[in-house]
Formats: sequence, C-alpha cells, structure tokens
Amino acid sequence: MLEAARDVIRAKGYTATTVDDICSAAGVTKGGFFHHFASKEQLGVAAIAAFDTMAGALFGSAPYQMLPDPRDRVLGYVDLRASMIQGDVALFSCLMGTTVQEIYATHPELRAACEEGMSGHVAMLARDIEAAKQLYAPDAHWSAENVGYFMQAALQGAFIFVKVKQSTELGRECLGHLRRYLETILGQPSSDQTKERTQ
Amino acid sequence: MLEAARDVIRAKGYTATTVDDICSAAGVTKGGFFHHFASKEQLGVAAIAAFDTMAGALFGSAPYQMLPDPRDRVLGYVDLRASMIQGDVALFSCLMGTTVQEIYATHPELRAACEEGMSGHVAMLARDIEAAKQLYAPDAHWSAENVGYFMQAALQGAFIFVKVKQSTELGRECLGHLRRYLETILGQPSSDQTKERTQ
DNA sequence: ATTTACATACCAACCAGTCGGTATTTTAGA
DNA sequence: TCTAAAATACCGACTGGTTGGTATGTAAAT
Repeated sequence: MLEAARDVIRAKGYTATTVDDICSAAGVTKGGFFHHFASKEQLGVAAIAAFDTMAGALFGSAPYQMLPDPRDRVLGYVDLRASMIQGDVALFSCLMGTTVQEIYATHPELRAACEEGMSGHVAMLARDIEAAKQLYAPDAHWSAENVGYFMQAALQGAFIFVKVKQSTELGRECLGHLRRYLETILGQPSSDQTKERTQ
Repeated sequence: MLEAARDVIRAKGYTATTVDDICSAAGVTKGGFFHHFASKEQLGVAAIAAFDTMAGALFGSAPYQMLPDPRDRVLGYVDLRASMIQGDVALFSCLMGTTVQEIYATHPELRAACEEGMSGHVAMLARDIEAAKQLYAPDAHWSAENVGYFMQAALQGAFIFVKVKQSTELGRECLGHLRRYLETILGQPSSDQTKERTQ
C-alpha cells in the first residue's frame, strides 16, 4: 500500500493522486484504506517515512560504503545515483522532492516529513564529506553539510530535467558535472577515471 | 489573469490550483475565464509561455549582459539569480520547474511548453558559456549546452530546498557552490570576489 | 449588425471521507 | 482444549462538497 502510493505519487504528483488510485494500485478498497490511514495526508506522511527508510537502507548497505577513502565514498554515492538514472523516471526519482514542490505551502505535515527525510539523507552524506574534507581540504571555507545540500539540489534538479527533456542521459550528465565539482573541492583524485565520467 | 495563474500555481501547484482560484485572484468570473481559454490546461500553457517571455526580457535586459567578458556574464547570471532568492519562494521560483514535476506524465502539452521554455533559457545561457569556453577553456571536453542544463538543474534544486527547509539562505549557498564550479571550469577569475561569494 | 468581453446559473463527474456490516484473528475464561 | 467475546481487518455503498466545463444572457465595442 505504501509502495503503491510511492509509485503513483511519483508518476502523477500528490494532489492528482486520488485515494482510489492508490487503492486500486494496491488491491484494497476504500474501506480498507481508511482503516489504516486517517486521511490522505497521513498516508502521504507514512509513504514518505517508508521511502526514507528504504533509501537509508539502500545507500547504507551500498558497496561504495566499504571504500576506505571518504572521498571515494562521496564520489561513489554520485556514481551510484547516476547509474540509477535509467528507465522510467517515476521509478528512480525522489518522492520527497516531487511532493514538496506541490505542497510546501499547503500541507505543513507533509512538508515536515520531507524535511526530516531529506535533512537526514544530507546528514548521512555530510559525514563522509566532512571526513574527506579533513583529509584533502582541511582549510576550505565551505561546510560539509552545505556541500551535501548542494549535492541533493543538483540531484533533484537533474530529476526535473529528466522529466522535462525526457532524457535520462541528460540527468546522468548533470551528475557528471556534480562529480567534477566534488573532485575539485576535495582535491584531485588519484586515478584518472575523471575523464571517462565527463564524456 | 496569466499573472494570477503564475502566482497561484507557484504557491499551490498546478493540480491543486482550481479555475476558481485563478478567477478570484484575477478578479474575473468563470465565464470570463473560459471565454479566453479553452481549458485549464490551455491556460497553463499560456501562463508558461508568458512566464518564459517575462524571464527572457528580465535576463535579456539585466545589467550583467553589458559586461564585456562572457565569463563575467555567466557568473553575473548566477549572482543575479542568487540575489533574487529572498522573500516568498512563490515569487522567485520557476513556474516551469514547479509544474513539470507534477504533470510530466499526465499533461503532454504542458510538459512540452515547459521544455520549450527551459531549453530556450538554457540556449541563452549556453551562448555566453560557449564564448567563455573559447576564451578560457577551449580544450575542455564538456559542452556549453550541458553546463547550461547543469546550471538550471542546480537552480531548480535550490528552489526545492528553499521550500523544504524554508530557508532562502540555503538556496543562495547552493548557488554559491554552482558559482565556484563555474569559476573552476571557466578558469580562475581575475578579481578576488570569489572568496566573498563563498562566505 | 455582428463580434468581443464578460457575467450568472447550472451540471455531471469526481473526490475525500463515512458508515454499517462481515470475515478473520486474537484474547480470555472455564 | 474448547468456546465466548472482543478486537482487528476489510468491504462496498453512500454523501456532501468541489471541480472543470457549459448554456444562456447582456453590455460595450467595432
């Protein structure tokens, strides 16, 4: 049911998604729906929380987490996200980024759920960024948390352009620029895989 | 009427915006509305076209366009956008970026209108980027158009985080990172205004 | 006289949420 | 262990309000 909501909302947007849409996608009836959720908004909050948990598990157990160098982990995150940009955009885009655009001013609880999920994700990234900064750019005058937000902003923006231009390649290329920026501020990488990444 | 649509849609999203919302915001009745527009979707297309025209005029006549160095014009664009990130997010965010998130899969005409507007905007940017590349990074293996898309992606993502975190400062800081990236790939700037921009 | 620019009243479809009821599972007592 | 009761899970018809869009009318402009 939360999975059905996740997929339908990413495809149609939160407001355009009806409770009946979710019910038929999940194979339940309206009575069953409102037995579990007090309102459509509460389902949204639950779906966002579930999405956040899933994302945390996905990236927390990703292979790049095993890399010893924190800079490699930061770049590994970007590479993994780039590799996920393929196929249907509704299946790899971010439920929170999609939802918050519509409801930030009208549904405070949903907005708060998005904020918690996204801030937590950035905090996870910021740990590796901070460690990499200590190693490679200790004197830089940017904050790790801020770089984390910029990474997510570039990612969310990439999703938007995948939707506008209907091109996953464009999304991957945006992440290529993000990667090059991170390489720059975290010092030059040891290998020369940089050139390959940037076409 | 198009202005009313522009502001209401940026605040509530396209789907949640009702025709009555726009009518009361514009001081017209429903009859008047449907005299000028065949449907809600057609109004959306017209509002996006008007928004695009306005944006083209705004940036086309901005002071930074007079700068002789194309690199300064690219950075001037980013600075202008950063300076616009203040106050109510509904008044400086992008109608197309907001709308396309919701309707990319359900309203093909609206999506096409967003694509045309955003691609055109990127093309405008790409001219200056290309000129700056010729001057400062002729051998770089990125395309000016691609950098333009990345700039817009970072900008759109910054808008999302202003909405999520309700902080215009965060948005400006994201553009600070974008600026630093552009400085890097277009060569170091002659003046030392870089440090000021990055806090 | 005809078109344009609006207004008013209205409609059919749709929406989130309700309500009474039923099947299933869990709990509790003998 | 068997059973009564209570809680839970789920169903599907219904509702009151809303929505995009229409039909009809009117005043001004061309």
